[in-house]
Amino acid sequence: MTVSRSPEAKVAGATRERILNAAETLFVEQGFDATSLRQITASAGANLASVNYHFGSKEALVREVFDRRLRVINAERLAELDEAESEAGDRPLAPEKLIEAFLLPVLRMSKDRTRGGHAFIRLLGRAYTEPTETVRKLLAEEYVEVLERFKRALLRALPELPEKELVWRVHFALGAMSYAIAGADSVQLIASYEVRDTDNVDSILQRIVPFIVAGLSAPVSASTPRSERRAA
Amino acid sequence: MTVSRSPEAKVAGATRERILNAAETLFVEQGFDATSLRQITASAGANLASVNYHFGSKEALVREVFDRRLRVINAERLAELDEAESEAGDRPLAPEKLIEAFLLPVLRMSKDRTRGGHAFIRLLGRAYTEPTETVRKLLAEEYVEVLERFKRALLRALPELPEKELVWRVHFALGAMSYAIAGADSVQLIASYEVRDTDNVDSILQRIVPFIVAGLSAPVSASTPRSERRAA
DNA sequence: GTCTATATCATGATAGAC
DNA sequence: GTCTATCATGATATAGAC
Repeated sequence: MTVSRSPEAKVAGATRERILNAAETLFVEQGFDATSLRQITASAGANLASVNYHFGSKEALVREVFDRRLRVINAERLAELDEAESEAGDRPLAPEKLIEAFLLPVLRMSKDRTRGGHAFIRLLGRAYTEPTETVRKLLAEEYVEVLERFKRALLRALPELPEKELVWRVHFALGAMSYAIAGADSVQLIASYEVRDTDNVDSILQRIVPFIVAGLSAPVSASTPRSERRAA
Repeated sequence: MTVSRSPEAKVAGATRERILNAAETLFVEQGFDATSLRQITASAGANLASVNYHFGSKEALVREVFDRRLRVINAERLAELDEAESEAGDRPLAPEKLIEAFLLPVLRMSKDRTRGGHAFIRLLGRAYTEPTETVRKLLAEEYVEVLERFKRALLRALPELPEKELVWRVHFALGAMSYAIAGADSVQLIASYEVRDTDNVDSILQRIVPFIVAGLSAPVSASTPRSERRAA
């Protein structure tokens, strides 16, 4: 791919990226269906036809909006996990370390306004509950490796937890995380006063890690149905 | 309003309900934007114009789809809370009791297929992260009273927790709950084997309550930034 | 690669007969 | 209250000049 990089190719790449950036922002604000190709291209300073030229269809554009960021995030997640595991040697990792390894890349992207991606983070939380099959499938494919690795690490970190129980708790944890990140706005729903430290992603990490670790480490016995519960 | 209930009025009521039921189901499967009035009326066996006759607009229909169920759920939530509080007398409630009071009405509706509403529950989880302002606003209005009451009860149940911290944790908990209920499907994302006890809502309740209680009760000190952390 | 112009289609909403 | 017919709009996608 080092051959014949014409000046036009550079411009083309730039257009492609401007479209992706514009789409990302508009998708966050309005959702996928409510965002038209006209809006996207207008906002990107590109031509209406350019989306179909560069991506083939609106659906393919959506896929690429997710792919572009998730590739980075998930690679960094695995890297964080590798590092933490090699640090720990043979011992199982502390659950805190695991949660941090999973969340740090997201929060890093959320902070770094120069590389972009700040907006994307809010999309990510919504993607799980999307009705559109396209998005859910894409996400499943992109996450399968990462979640397997983290699941295995969690099983080692919490050896007393049955796997089935763990799977559910990871699911709950993903929900908590996605609300934490995507819906920071809606905290106002329950806050009677101003909360506005939304932008301070560090504070979110500090708050959610203990919440999730405690949830994952909760005693299993408590989940026994009330009727079957025995005195301790 | 007891005057002149003609036979037509009964039919009209039935049509109205059929439209609401059809819309509810289709919204779950496809989302609001992707669902057309034509689909809804066809599925309801009603005329295309009937939506605008009965509701005035598509947006108003969306509002009513939510209102109809949330009125019931939130009234039951308050009733559950009242009952638990009067049982406890002067003592603060156990956090478990609070979480159960909040979740039971939802799970009850999810189970009861005769009264309908099974589909709605999946909508509910998605509503928080909806980009559309209409839905988010509606939800905020409908929830403000319930969340205030539960917040006050939680402050009593967890007196050592600063209010600001509590607000965030409730937010996380809402995320965990909405994933638990709305996205039971996506558990398969991380499960290598079959999980399919989705329909058994009791088992979800048994699993999520300890998770949330543990998260809410987590020590606050742990959320101090690493740099500021002091030895215990 | 980019642009204009356009084909094709589906949408929400409404007017007006019954 | 229900129906048919239709309007106006905006959507995605493409053809073809530059």
